Amino acid sequence: MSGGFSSSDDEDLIQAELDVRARVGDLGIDYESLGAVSNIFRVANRARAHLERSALAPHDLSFTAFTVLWVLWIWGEREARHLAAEAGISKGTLTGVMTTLERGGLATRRTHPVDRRLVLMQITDDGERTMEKVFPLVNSEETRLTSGMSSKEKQALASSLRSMLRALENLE
Amino acid sequence: MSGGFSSSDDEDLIQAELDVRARVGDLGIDYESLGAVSNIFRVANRARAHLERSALAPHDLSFTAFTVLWVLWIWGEREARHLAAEAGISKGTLTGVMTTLERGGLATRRTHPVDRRLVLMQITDDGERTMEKVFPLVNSEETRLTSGMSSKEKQALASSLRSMLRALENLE
DNA sequence: AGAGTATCGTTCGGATCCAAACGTTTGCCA
DNA sequence: TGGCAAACGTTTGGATCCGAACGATACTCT
Repeated sequence: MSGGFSSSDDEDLIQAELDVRARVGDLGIDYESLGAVSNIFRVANRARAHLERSALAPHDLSFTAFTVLWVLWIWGEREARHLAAEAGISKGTLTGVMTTLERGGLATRRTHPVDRRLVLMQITDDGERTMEKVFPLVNSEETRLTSGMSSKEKQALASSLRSMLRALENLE
Repeated sequence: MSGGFSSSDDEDLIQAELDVRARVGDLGIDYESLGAVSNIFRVANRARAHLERSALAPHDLSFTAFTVLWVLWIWGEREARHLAAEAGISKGTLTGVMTTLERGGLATRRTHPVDRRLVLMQITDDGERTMEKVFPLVNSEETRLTSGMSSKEKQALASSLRSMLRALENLE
């Protein structure tokens, strides 16, 4: 298969851009932004798959379940709506993920003692032990993913990502 | 809710890192890589949701359907396995997405004339017209997402992302 | 106190995700 | 030629996604 945007190879990427220009050259396209944003999706998609395969699946955790557990582990008990927002998922999805985590004994939920609308989510002892095992594995994979970058480059990357998060916040 | 990694605010992010250190300080964590990778997931997740809401949903397209159509639009007819790989999804998922696209009249599939195992996927005229309308909308949102960055910063971002794609390829 | 509004988490319907199993087709080798 | 292995896309079962609807709770105002 001829190259495409999915390649990390510079020549392939240049060819991919030529392909795109050939197709949509007259539509006034911002190729720089296209490349940047689409590659963020690509990296995220692949990195996620890799983390799931290498660190999470052996512990029966999906990426999302891991993210939810992470928030509970670091910041403790949380209302469902806040947990969902922090994990970047809808409340409906959190319901499903929490059901899975509860079934695996890694997290529990209880009704708020004063406001009966609210549900409080909490990590279990088993959940904590799992995070103590899994998180270092995840982090070492994160280190491998950034191994080709200098510290200065990582900082520049972090700055660009923050810029984009700010742009996303200003759109809402 | 107290800050968290989901914030673009520098002070919040520093506080989040302190929270993490307080929790896992003795596990030898690479905080730089943690921040970089987790923020890529965050940006990707939010940007995806934003694109779906602002440009794709009005045309009844999910992000994945858009990605599949994009590949067919730029590079033309493709075997299913290659299309799935380029779109970053499994063959099983592609089957479902193609069913949706076929139902909407935006793409079709046919059996390969020589190798009957293969299925060839193709965009329709309607699909092309939809892409001509939708893609400039998507691209202008991409421009907005990168509006806080200089051209030099975008290039540095692209370089970092390629480095990570290379790292991901070397893991497989 | 009661009605109306707002908020919560869950449910629902439909779509996207995966890996594994499956039925069909192709290629290889004795 | 026939048997076996490999490859393909679809199906399957289970999970994650969404937004909207829903039932329960809390708040506000008359």
